[in-house]
Amino acid sequence: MNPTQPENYCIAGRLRLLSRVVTGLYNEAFAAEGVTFAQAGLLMRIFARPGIRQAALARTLQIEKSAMSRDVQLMQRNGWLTDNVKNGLFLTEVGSTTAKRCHKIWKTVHQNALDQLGPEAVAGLSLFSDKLLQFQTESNPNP
Amino acid sequence: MNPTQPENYCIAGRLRLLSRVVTGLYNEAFAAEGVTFAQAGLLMRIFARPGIRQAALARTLQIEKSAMSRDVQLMQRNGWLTDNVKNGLFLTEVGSTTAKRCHKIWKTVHQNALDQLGPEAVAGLSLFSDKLLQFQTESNPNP
DNA sequence: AGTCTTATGTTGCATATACAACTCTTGTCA
DNA sequence: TGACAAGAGTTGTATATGCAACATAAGACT
Repeated sequence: MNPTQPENYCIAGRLRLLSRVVTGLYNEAFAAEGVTFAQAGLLMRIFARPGIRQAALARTLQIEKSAMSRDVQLMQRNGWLTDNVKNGLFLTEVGSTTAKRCHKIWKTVHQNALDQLGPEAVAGLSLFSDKLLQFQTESNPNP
Repeated sequence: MNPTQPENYCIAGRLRLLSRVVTGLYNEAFAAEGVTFAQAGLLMRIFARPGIRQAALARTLQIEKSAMSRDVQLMQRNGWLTDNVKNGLFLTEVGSTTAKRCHKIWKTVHQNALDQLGPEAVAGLSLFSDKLLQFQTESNPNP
């Protein structure tokens, strides 16, 4: 793996930059559906687990519950889902259709990304990701 | 490096999650100075290159110029810098002091991060980062 | 059932971003 | 030097987030 010498860039800065760049790329891909990547991601997750609650999504994605609340409200205003504390989130017809289309787009974009980046780069991200999230789990065993 | 099998997580989603998590950790560290990580980063960069212009920062950080404009305005309101198209950005006394303190904090946090994550994880991020940014440069040779 | 605790969701307020449209410099070239 | 092209910065509008404070709903235990 040829460890580069004492890494001198800022980890947070770099991650934020990468996140901006990649978000931009994915947003472009989803623009045709009139959704952002963040929204597409939620649509696909709710599609995969109808009835999931905001809190569960927030935990999985490590997004603040208030942020999730607002994302959901926006998607509800757009007519993509119904929300209900008791039963959880369900996609409407429109939301469901959009989710399916998003998944197609995602598959293409994802495959593209894998091809362009190559397995090593992707494995590199996995390594970093696993380590960071593992560390985080350790610090917070039963939150 | 033991390449994990066909990575099945979403690259954009993962990067965004990591970015949220790490931003949170760094924000905590800088909270004592009353700045966010994003602001601390700008302070440190302007400290290192007095007179740099918004546009240059925006290019380096790959942030939209309008976003940069607003970040700068906020920091100006906070009394940390002066802005001027002709001469660029300069820290005030207060800004300069804060920048120095932020740098101390950053060094500590960064070292901590390196220790906790370990060289492999960090190298993994570098690998990913280099590949992504390189690809991006190729697509856009002389923007 | 009634109460107490905990989890869930919302709202107010603030930052960090993006895109588009606009203004204002700056520089260049005839 | 005057007109025009390019670059820099702003503003309007919108999304994505976070923290704190609050409201509310769910569950558990008596």
